[in-house]
Amino acid sequence: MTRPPSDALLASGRPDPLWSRVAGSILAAVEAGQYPLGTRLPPERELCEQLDVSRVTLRRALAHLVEAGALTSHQGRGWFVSRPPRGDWPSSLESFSETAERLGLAASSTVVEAAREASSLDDAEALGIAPGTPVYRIRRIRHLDGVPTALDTAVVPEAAAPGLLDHDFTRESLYRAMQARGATVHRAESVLESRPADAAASEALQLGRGAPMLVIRQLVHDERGRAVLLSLVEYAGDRYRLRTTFTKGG
Amino acid sequence: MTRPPSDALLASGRPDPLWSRVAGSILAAVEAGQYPLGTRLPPERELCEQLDVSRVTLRRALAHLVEAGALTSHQGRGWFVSRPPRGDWPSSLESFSETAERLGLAASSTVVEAAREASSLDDAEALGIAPGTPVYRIRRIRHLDGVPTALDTAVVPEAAAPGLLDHDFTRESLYRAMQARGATVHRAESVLESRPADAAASEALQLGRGAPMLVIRQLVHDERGRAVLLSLVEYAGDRYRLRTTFTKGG
DNA sequence: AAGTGGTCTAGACCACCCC
DNA sequence: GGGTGGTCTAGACCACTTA
Repeated sequence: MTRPPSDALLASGRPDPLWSRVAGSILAAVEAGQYPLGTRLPPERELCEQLDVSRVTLRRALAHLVEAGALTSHQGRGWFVSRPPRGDWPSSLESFSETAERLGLAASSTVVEAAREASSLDDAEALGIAPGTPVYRIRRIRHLDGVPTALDTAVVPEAAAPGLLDHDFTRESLYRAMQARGATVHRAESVLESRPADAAASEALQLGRGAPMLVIRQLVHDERGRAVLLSLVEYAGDRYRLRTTFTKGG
Repeated sequence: MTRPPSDALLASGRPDPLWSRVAGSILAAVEAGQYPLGTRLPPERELCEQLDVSRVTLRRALAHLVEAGALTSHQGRGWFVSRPPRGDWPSSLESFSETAERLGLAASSTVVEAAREASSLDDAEALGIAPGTPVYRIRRIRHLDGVPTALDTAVVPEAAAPGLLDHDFTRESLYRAMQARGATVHRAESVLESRPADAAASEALQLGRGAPMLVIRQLVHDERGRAVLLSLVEYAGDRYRLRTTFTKGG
């Protein structure tokens, strides 16, 4: 062994795994222009020497960067930089607050409901918990510069983020609050559809009945695969667009 | 080495990597009820012996099952069955033909337009080419079991996939045709919105005027970051849902 | 203290690509 | 043939959990 991993951990003072720091180094080099778009990276075995890690660790870092859309591999040819330097597009779905920031608008929320209750049969089945298990239900109207734009309903198992209701969702992001309570957000199975506004939505958002709405339903999991959030967001069709980037076959 | 991997590959006749087959074995055992929901799996080192693989390979299989939502790990405690995965979730946006296959419906297309023309100012700007550069414009009505479901407009620079119009888009997938002509599909910047049907869409899809439509606009790049396709798909809101998985922050 | 997952290493062999 | 990524192994040490 050329270098005990514990040395690096102590030296850097960071708790991140080695492969994660390696991924960061490579990404930094790409973004610094050392490897321009479309060019080939040095061979894996060479990168191992440069970065002083084993090939397994290096490949774990590279796999992470593929996931992030920054690199592509071609068997027998090499690793290539695939991401254009434009940082304008989110790699996952752009959140409401991120969108507001990008557009230079003020995001705010009106909390319509914030309660702890027994989970319904439907919610329990979706979340993979026993019916009746305590959940938090949070319903908000979301505004852009004061204009009501979306109706947002969230259901979170109490066990996933105990004490969640202590947060003030008028200003604070739900994701950030969940993160603070120990529920990390990782993967979201999502269904998108378009349908006419129903009575509740048209009243909350001051829309005509039957106006087109963009509806996104998500089951969000943490890094361990546990379902931590069931989310339904109904956007006024003429007031919002969702932006995202799909990779491979999108 | 206790067992050369090539033996297993030859014996099984399958090209799948070992870790993938290991993941399949474990999933099969879970689904067969050998490890009910919430129970603990045998320790990793024990599973290694049972399945006759190294720990690295086993952990790759387990990581895959976490990603699929079937398992959860707790450091120091063990691996637990978290939820039998219901249905397949696409890692990127599910394509029209994939959706049809999942639902057991027949996908077909009517080609409304397939032409080579000079690019418009708008299209040229989006694709990053000079206005007037030759492009292919392909417009299709897409059906599920004969029901018109979406209006699909695609613009492809001729240079990205020369000879593209020789394909028959009544049956063949656009992506596959582009792949065959040398345009690999990699990343798609996407905007989703909901809006009322306009005259063209309501006629093509036999919808009432103003009926909600789900609209997705995509700028698709290849692995080198070159724009290869500008796509606009308008779905009848009451006939289609988009499914996908977002990672991190969705 | 023992058991368990989390990370990392060094080395090997294979399949594919290009000269 | 030589270089490159793709896969797999055996063994080691660490951190966390449980008792």
